[in-house]
Amino acid sequence: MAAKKAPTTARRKAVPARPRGGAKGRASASVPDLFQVLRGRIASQAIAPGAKLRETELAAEFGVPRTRIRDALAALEQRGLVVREPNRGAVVTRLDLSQVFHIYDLREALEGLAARLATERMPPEHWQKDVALFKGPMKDLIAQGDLDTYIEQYELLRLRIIEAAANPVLAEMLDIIYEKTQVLIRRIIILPGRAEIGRGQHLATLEAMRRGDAAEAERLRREGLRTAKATLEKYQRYVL
Amino acid sequence: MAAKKAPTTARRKAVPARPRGGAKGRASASVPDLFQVLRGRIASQAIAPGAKLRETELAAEFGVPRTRIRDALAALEQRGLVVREPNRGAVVTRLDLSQVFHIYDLREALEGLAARLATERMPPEHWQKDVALFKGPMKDLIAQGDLDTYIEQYELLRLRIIEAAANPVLAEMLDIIYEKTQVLIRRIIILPGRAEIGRGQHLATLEAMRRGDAAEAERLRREGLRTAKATLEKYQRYVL
DNA sequence: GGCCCGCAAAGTGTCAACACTTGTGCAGAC
DNA sequence: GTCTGCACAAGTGTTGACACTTTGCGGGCC
Repeated sequence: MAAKKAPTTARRKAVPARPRGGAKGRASASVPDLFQVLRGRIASQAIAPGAKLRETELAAEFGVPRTRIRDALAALEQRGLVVREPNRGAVVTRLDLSQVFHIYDLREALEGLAARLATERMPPEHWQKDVALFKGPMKDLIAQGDLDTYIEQYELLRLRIIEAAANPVLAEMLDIIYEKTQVLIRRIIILPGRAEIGRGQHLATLEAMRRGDAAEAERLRREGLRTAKATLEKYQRYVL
Repeated sequence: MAAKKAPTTARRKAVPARPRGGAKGRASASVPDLFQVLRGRIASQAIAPGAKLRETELAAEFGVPRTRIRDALAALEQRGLVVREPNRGAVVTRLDLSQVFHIYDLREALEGLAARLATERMPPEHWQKDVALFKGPMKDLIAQGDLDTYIEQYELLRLRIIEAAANPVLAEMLDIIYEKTQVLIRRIIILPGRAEIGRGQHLATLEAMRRGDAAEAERLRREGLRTAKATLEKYQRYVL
């Protein structure tokens, strides 16, 4: 409606001071910006699975031409976050049961690798404070039922391990399945006793890393993910 | 002109005869088509690493509007096959040494997983003919120096294993690094004695699969890739 | 003779209008 | 009353044109 009457409002005329490179051009959002925003909304469930993403609507909201929304949607499709059917538009993919288990198999392989590489590339002392964290404070968080903070801290550890692994290709692949793990972790961790079991496994893995035992760290990380998957299978009726 | 159907997205509606614009009866290539063609050229080194891809040029060659080339280039960029700089255009990425080793670590994790899943999901007899293939004919091919046929057959086995693993997410990830492995395999296999060593390891893995020993199949596949990586490290001056 | 400035061409980035497809509501017939 | 066909509207797909950036080249100045 109002979209066509929008006066072009000197968006770029004679203001070359801000070439586009940056992330947060306040003039208008770039395609990567849009991608990140939409990705965040999908990951946080702000946009429910199955919801339709209308191009014109989004274009109006962000104040950008529809073409740019289109490019962002194409990127989301490549990442598997939305599905587009010709002339039907884009809808947020809902992860089905089989895909969930497939992702756990992937996590077992990828995060196991990450644990091994991180152990190999860092001096053992590097993990000292993480061992301490999981031994004490994290246990308290679980006991208090503050799972949000626990998950937040765990996510930070996860990022530190990925960074320490220093393998960009691996990081990229873990990033691809990030949104989905994000959702799954929150669903599994509320299962009875699961949080404490997970903490114990993380602690064991970290202690192996602190010993510099890369092979054992990989094995323990994989074992942890396998039991998580088993838990998910057992309780799938309640979780999904 | 190789495969034109994109495996990931089924775009075709197949009914209407494309009444676009009137005159020409030529159906123009879709974005997935263009993606596949360009991907093939990059994988086969028909377009050298570092070469520039000019949009107007490609648009003229394929007889499609430039916008469509743009979308295809965006997809290639997401896959890491080209790098685009603003106003500078797209150039084919050249894989550097560190990335090569990173990819081998990934292959170890991913193809190991594929071997395990394939073993678990298929009856042991399913691999009988592959064992026979690697025991006899493949040995002859190497002895005759017909490495192209050998690689071709190996690629087919690789695809069968991935298909048997029945994990679409895993398949997608292996697909992402496909082009790069493609190039690397051809460089490693010409090293002295390497082809025969590789064959022996593939045979051992296949025999574990025929025994239904999934864990051992995974271990052997991983071991094979680790030695391949070691060979690459040893001879990197000659290969890269 | 070398350096710098400015111009021009090539190529990329952006956009708004146009064409087509699909879903929906309404009217008419059985 | 219900079903069927048609027409309209909403939304997506496509296209050519236009604006901006980079770069190579030539002329003028030091």
